[in-house]
Amino acid sequence: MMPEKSVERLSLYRRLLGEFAKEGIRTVSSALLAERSRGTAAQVRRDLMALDYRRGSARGYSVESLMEAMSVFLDAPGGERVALVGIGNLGRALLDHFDAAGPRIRVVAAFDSDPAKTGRVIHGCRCYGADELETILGEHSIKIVMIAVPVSEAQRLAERLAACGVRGILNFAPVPLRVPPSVFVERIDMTVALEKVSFFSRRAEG
Amino acid sequence: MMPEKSVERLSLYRRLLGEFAKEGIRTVSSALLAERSRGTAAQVRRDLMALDYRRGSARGYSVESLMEAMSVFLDAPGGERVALVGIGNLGRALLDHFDAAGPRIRVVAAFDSDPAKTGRVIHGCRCYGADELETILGEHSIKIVMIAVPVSEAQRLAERLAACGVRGILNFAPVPLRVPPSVFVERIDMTVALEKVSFFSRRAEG
DNA sequence: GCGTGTGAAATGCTTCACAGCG
DNA sequence: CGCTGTGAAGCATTTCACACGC
Repeated sequence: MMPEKSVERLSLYRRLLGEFAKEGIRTVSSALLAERSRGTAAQVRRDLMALDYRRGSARGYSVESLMEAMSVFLDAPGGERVALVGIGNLGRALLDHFDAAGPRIRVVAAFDSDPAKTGRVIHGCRCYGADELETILGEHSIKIVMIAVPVSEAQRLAERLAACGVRGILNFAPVPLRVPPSVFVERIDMTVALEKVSFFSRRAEG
Repeated sequence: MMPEKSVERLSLYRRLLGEFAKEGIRTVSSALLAERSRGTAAQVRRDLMALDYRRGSARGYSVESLMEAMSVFLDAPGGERVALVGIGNLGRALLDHFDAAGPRIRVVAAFDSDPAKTGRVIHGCRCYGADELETILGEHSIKIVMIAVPVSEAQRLAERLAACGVRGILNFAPVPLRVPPSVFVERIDMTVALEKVSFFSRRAEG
């Protein structure tokens, strides 16, 4: 009922609105948001319909009140606490990335099966052994987990996560996961993405 | 004319076929590929129509000849050489990831404006200063670039890349880029992805 | 008979175009 | 008057369903 693409764009619009706010801009039109998001004005307005916002005027939208409406719509009440499994190069990059990304979504625990990587604090995030997964997720009521482990471990891990009540997975392992319908999975596959760029760059006009 | 989603899935199917080949499986049905890719059999067959493959039988498809057809379709003749700009945490994770990803797509040069990061070889990839960008891209005829720089530098960088003949960009900076139509851009936005998971995990059934 | 290949239907998403409001 | 909000049209993608060939 709520298009995934609209949610992605709303998340992007909100970030762009934050930049507008910093520049001192207090009002935006759908055309301006479209230009910055590389979309069309009609699409921006469609996406805002999904919010049920409907407070635009002949001057456009109030940056402040639109951000507020988006946050009510997108954010978990009280903020989202997430975990990471797999503290390799990619895992550390994710900790770094989300450490800087603001307080709405915080990575509060990381896990790895290598004991050399546990017990430390990386980018403000505590690292635990893989055997502590169920305990710590339960203690923190963590419902969202990022997976950055090798392909060979990803499916088994997804099943463990589903079994202990996780509701959402952001999967960086390049393999589709089999999970119960109670779990929402988003996969980010860098190899597929790069092969796609390679393919279409040979066919682009110009 | 060629759906982006089909190209993404074909890239995935090829990797899955590689796993089948390692397991000694010589023939696959659309149903089996669908199960491993978490799609439907009809969709697999549609995607294969785009290949113009049409060599399936009542036993399914030959793993070997299907992989071959996909490689002819997806790969740049002679292999693709790509560059990376931005050698931070994420950039290093990308070098690591693609170092292991096989010889079809190789990252042959990396760039950073921080002199402390240049002159070295990381995961088999030479690191250069940002001022050498045009020279090195030209010498290697590099047409594909991954961007892993801060938001504030991404747009300017994209313009430099477009100006020196780059045809495809994989953009990890969380901002949409303005480029000429001769350049194909794919953006991977981890913050958007995680907010999406957070949103839909609160709405999933079960 | 089993699984493919593919028209045709269904679904989902984007764009158009314009009435209406401040 | 400019810009929003939204039916309706247009386009893209997915699914259905079944004839056909090995």
